[in-house]
Amino acid sequence: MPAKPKTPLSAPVSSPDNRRADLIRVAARLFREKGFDGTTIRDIAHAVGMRSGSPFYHFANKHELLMAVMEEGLRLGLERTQGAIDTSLPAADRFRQLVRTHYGILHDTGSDFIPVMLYDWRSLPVQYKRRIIELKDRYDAIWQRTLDELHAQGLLRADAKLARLMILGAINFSATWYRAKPRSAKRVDLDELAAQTVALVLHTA
Amino acid sequence: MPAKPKTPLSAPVSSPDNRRADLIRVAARLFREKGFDGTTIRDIAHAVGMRSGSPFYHFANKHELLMAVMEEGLRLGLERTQGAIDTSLPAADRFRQLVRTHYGILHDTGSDFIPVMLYDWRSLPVQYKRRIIELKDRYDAIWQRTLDELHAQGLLRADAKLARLMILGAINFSATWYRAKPRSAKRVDLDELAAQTVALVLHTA
DNA sequence: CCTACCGATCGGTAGG
DNA sequence: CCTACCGATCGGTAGG
Repeated sequence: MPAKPKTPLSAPVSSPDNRRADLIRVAARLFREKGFDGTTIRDIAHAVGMRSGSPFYHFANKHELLMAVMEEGLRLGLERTQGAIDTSLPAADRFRQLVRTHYGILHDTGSDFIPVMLYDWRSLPVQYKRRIIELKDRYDAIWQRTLDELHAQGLLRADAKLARLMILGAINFSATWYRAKPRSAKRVDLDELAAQTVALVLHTA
Repeated sequence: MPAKPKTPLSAPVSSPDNRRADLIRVAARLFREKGFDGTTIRDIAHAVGMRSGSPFYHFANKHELLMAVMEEGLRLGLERTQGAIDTSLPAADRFRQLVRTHYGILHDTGSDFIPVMLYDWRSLPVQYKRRIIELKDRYDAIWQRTLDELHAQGLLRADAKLARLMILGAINFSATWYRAKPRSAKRVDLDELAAQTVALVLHTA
């Protein structure tokens, strides 16, 4: 029997919008840890201090919450990526920025949205997929422009479209093995990881 | 009300071992399609012509079936890989064989075991993980030997251990986007995909 | 957003 | 390996 939430006298700590955002953020963390099917609405509700039925005040059903998580991930990812690349720089430099930013999107604190998209994609009903694919296509297009240039410059030796799938695949897969918060001094940080990724695929002299 | 299975008069079509193997194979396909949590024991049972409770005659619980799927995948993968590499060849050629074989392990008909391991890893209880990790380490070691050589020869420009994680990541991630059975003539086959992967990372003159 | 609840599903079991 | 079943869980809802 949890304490009744106090009615705020002024400056509400939690507006409806905040509560919705709370649910998305907490759902992302739990979905990433235990999977969409492995996480119950009760888990999510209790993690934000609600009772079991209350999330349905904000989301029509569990799948819409999943979609909101993925949508938020792509929205944030697009924003971060567009803010990170300097279009005045050569393609090779922009490539470094793309790679480094994508590692951040996967591994920075609170960045659970994109991993959920990657690993619970098949749990999303088809009718919801359209919207997410549309956003994902925009993200891919940013990468593709730079990769096309690199290919034209001879710095990328594979077909540029396949290169995009393979390079993003290599980075995305780090979600399964990379752990931040280094315990041993040996652990690579994201800067080093990005540099190694660039070194692996870029055919500089 | 399904037909009673007929008792074979001779040459049993389904020995207990066959039925067990049937369950593993069908479970792999369903787990890959719908996920571990999204697949019910009833789904699996019915797909092999059993009633809902019968799989528990072969497996103590659902998780042991999941482990059996992963174990079978690694057993087959190790077998195929060891049969595919020609140790008398230069490292670059063995690398091509490794890459091509791994694509086959992911995408050949009936090869659902390893994708299940990759995408339902977090559904496997910790106590079962040890055994699978042991097999996976053996698989990784085969790759690492060749990658270490390539690195020493200057053909691989990243740290060899990270290169292994990134290259296998790039290939593994194809499980999310590659579809066999080409509809359009444009679709790359696994040979082409392997060639492109090698081209992407190998720094040949 | 809470209380109280429902219907369906699911992993697993007893006994044969 | 089947029949018959159970207990628990879970997504979702009505009414406030």
